[in-house]
Amino acid sequence: MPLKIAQVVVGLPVDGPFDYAIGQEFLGRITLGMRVRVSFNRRPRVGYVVGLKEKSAFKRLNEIQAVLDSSPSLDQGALKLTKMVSAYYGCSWGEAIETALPVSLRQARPYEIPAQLDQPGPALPGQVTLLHDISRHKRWPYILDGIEAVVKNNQSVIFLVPEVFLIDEVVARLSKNYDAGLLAVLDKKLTPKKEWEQWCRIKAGDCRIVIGSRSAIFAPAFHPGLIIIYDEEHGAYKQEQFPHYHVHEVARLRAGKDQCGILFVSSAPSAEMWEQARKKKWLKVTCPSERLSEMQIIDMTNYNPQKTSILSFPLQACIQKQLAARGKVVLFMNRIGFNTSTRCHQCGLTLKCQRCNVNLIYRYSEQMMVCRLCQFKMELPKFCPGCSGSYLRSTGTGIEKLESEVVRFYPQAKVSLYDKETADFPQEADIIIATQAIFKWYERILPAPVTSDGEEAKEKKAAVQLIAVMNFDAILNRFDFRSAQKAFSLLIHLRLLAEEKLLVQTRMADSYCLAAARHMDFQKFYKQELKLRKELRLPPYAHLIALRLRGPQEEVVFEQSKELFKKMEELKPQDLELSDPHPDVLPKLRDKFRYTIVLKGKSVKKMLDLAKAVLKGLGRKKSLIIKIDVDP
DNA sequence: AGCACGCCGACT
DNA sequence: GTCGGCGTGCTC
Repeated sequence: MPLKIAQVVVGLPVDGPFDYAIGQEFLGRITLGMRVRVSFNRRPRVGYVVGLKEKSAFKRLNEIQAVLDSSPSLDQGALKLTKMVSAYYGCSWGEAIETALPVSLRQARPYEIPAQLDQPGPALPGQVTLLHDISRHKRWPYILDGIEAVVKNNQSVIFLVPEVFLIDEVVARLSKNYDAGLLAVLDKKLTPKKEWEQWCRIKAGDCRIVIGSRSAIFAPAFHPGLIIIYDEEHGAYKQEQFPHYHVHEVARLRAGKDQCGILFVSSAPSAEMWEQARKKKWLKVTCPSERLSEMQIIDMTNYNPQKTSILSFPLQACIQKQLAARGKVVLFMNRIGFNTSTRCHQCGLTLKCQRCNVNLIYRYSEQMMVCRLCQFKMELPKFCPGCSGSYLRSTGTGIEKLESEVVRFYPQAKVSLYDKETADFPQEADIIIATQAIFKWYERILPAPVTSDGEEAKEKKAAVQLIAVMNFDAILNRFDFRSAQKAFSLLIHLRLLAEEKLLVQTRMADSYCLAAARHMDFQKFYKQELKLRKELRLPPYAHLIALRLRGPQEEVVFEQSKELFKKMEELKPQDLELSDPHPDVLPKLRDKFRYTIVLKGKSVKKMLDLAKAVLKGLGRKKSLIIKIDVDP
């Protein structure tokens, strides 16, 4: 006798599951993991069947309106994984399911879901490995061996990369060894239709290697044997939108469930990764770099009288030398625009974005004032909007001003800008002024390995001899407890990219971050970094949960934060730490004021339970949104 | 999230 | 009088 009640969850921030009656026409046709159309709160919605039972405690049940899947969109494993994700990150099961599915399946339209193959054969023993490859070349044989073992055992690999442009690199490598029919590519940049096609191929069990960005961690891969997380320290592995999941955690949950191995690959691992690998005795493979460029630290405090230029004398000397030798130079700077601040010298007013309250940047290329956070643009006003005086002065250096200065210094050189809007790598340039966006070309301009087989060396078109970091201090001083780690990682990457020399201009020349990078002393860096993390009880020695409040009126947001804080304090156990409510790193963004409360403790579950209990009791306030961010 | 229900202020 | 603002509670 088929069961008559379906337990259904929906992609809304509501706990479930909810019971629905299965009408005569669907009896026996509905199985776990299928999508159905239901009426939820008088509105049509996609529901996901997470359970079946005989009787419900509710008297009046709505009926399932339609069955949308020919066979389940979610298998047992996917249901279990999404359940675990929802429990860890404090979202509903339905929300977790919707992050795991391709966008087309979130619509209440029927789809022909390919039936899944059975998963025969014994699994390879899964193990966790940290591949610390400083060379960036030696990782590949190791990765390919790992993949081959898994594919040979008729299991599949999920290969994750932090940014979409790396997908092509990986596909190019793997295409040499594997038929295109065995590869699938999943990234959130695909059109819904393309995404759906790839997802179907994977779901049908045709592919053995799935290559993709963050969300591909949820891919319905056939009998997964290995999850590769390439450049594991990259921030893009954390989702910025709710639910704020991190690929590391989801991979661990998934691997724990499937007996699947994980291979973390990095040239400069995150501090959390380093410590965990040691503590949990993961296999750690280190590949030293066989070539190493010089690294020079320029202490800018020594050039105090030299206020005339952002280019220090030693940097000028290095550039001259490269120009003479026809070498290529990259000046690395993370600030767009020409000027970064415009101020009235009569009344002191600084031009700010009305919506985000940050300084407007003057962009020479557009002849406009722009906001770096939202889409706001305006003409440079002729008179001060505060006092109508004509004493507006722009200061601060962005890449465009740096460019004009470099052009003035080296009229004979070909100078090009490279930022995220630039289409092609400026092959012909002598000096390239670049933002982070240059990493898009990382693999292609990386110096060839010393022991190259000749063939690979020919592919490298443009190597860079000299790289200079112009604004290192701004990178190191960012308000983020991982800033040192991120700065260290950046230095390592740039150093590997520079064929001859990496030069860093700084007023913080005694930073352990710089010293460790200069000596390529990873042990020293992580020892110091982890010591600080331990003293401050930060990850990996504790977990954080951020409660983020945002709304259009600052007073309301602040008052509500204080209210939330008060209730939290009353209920919180001794072993949890609670921060005062404070304005976010971006206190105002797109007309919304933002406040944060941070919980610190050993157990995520304990903190999450507390946060959820308090939020439930708090009730909702008009136009105020509160979101939970686990492991921010 | 969305939406209905219900309670108070200022308007044809 | 009542239109509509928004706090509150609910969704099987």
